[in-house]
Amino acid sequence: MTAGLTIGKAARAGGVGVETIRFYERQRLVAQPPKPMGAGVRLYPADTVERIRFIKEAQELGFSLREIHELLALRADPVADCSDVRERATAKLDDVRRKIQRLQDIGAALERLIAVCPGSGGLQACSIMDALTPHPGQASRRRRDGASSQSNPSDEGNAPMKNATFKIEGLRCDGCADTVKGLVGKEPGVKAASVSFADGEARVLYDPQATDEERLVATIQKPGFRVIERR
Amino acid sequence: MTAGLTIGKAARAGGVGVETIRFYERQRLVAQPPKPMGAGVRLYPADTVERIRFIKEAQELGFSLREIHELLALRADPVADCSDVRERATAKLDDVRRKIQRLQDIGAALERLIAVCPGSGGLQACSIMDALTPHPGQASRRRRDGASSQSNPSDEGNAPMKNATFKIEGLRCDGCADTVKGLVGKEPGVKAASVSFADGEARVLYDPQATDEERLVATIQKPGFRVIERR
DNA sequence: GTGGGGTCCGTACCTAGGTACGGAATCAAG
DNA sequence: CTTGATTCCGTACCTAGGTACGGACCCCAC
Repeated sequence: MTAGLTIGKAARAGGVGVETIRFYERQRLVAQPPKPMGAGVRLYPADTVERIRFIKEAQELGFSLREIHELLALRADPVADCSDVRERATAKLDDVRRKIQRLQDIGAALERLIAVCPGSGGLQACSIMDALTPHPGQASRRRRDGASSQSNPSDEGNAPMKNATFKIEGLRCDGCADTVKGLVGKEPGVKAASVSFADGEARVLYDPQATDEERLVATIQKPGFRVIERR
Repeated sequence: MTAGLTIGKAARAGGVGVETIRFYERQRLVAQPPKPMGAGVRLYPADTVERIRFIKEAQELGFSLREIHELLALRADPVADCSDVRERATAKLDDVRRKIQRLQDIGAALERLIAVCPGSGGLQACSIMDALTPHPGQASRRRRDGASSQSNPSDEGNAPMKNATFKIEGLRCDGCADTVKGLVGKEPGVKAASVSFADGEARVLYDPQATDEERLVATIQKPGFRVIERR
């Protein structure tokens, strides 16, 4: 019958550091055992090690220490019901799903920006920087346009987007490039577009279910520019 | 020609609080403008408001202030290349994808636990608590078994799992319940199982592509227990 | 009995991204 | 000229989850 472990051994048994146990004691996640009479060091019962492992296990599932505190209280409660635990797990699952959604929105926004970025050349041609830089006259629509909750519902799921690059003749200035960008960007099915005067090309990210290259080329050529190469 | 805005107006224009601007100044994300000669308050140029908006925009995409600092430096760098920006965006996208993966693993683990939880009754019957509580004899395999990187590859994607509950006759003790749990849990296609002696039932989460109810019932009945109800 | 390592305890520090407080000065309106 | 709102500036505080330091003890082996 072992009386217990010293803090160092308990820490190793629980897979944490000594300081972490002391921290958990301060947080009242584990009890600080009394020193056995006459002894100078505290002895931790197996129960403490078990609690530490419980904590680490719950952390893996995304629970915060505060939530774990509740779970531990529940565990010690003789009238606690399984539904209490289930409820907390469900709430945490919702929480996790919300975080995933948010990250997926961010990821989709980044993907779109990367897809249309020329990938070389000066920053004035960079569509990523362009998207980040506020432009006069479109102030304060940032929140709607940004990363979160992409407005276009066809963007949900992960519709397989296609990326096309067109070499264009006839661009005379950055203004022309902007014109083309605006036109193409307004086409149905187009998720993002960038047009570089310097490179003389347009990069378009679009949904092949909703439009096609022909239509995009037609849109570009309508005002009189010429598409001389497609990639 | 406006000389600039006071800090309060600049804050409103940028969609942040006054204290946030001061904080950004301390972080050297925006410059602190000099006080015009003889004046007691500083006047912020439109440029500062633009930087603040840039910061907020980039934050929406998941960039940290440290990373934003780099992006801003890049923006001011005359020889900076679009590929520098693209590289950072790609790295951030990888980062976001890793976080999504981790959360999806956690979510899948929570789903599995919730699916097999009886949802009522004492905690000794609760499979969630059970999963969190370390059991003697299985020490230190926590990291493999926990939430992260679920071993079974058929768990990837999101195969539509089915959940079934069986009322069982013939369970004489918790040991019987454990036996059934072990048997069912080892069946191919079974993602999780819990058996409660108290409730006289088993809950199983399984992949309907890999197995079916008949097979599960057969497994339970093989040692002599009787399935008297299915849900 | 004397090392050397472990423990005890309080306290400070860390990251990230801000928020809050408080006294003094300044500014704008009436 | 007064009043109320801002601004200025330094400093402290907040969440979350620990990590680190330092001096004093204590325990075990040789």
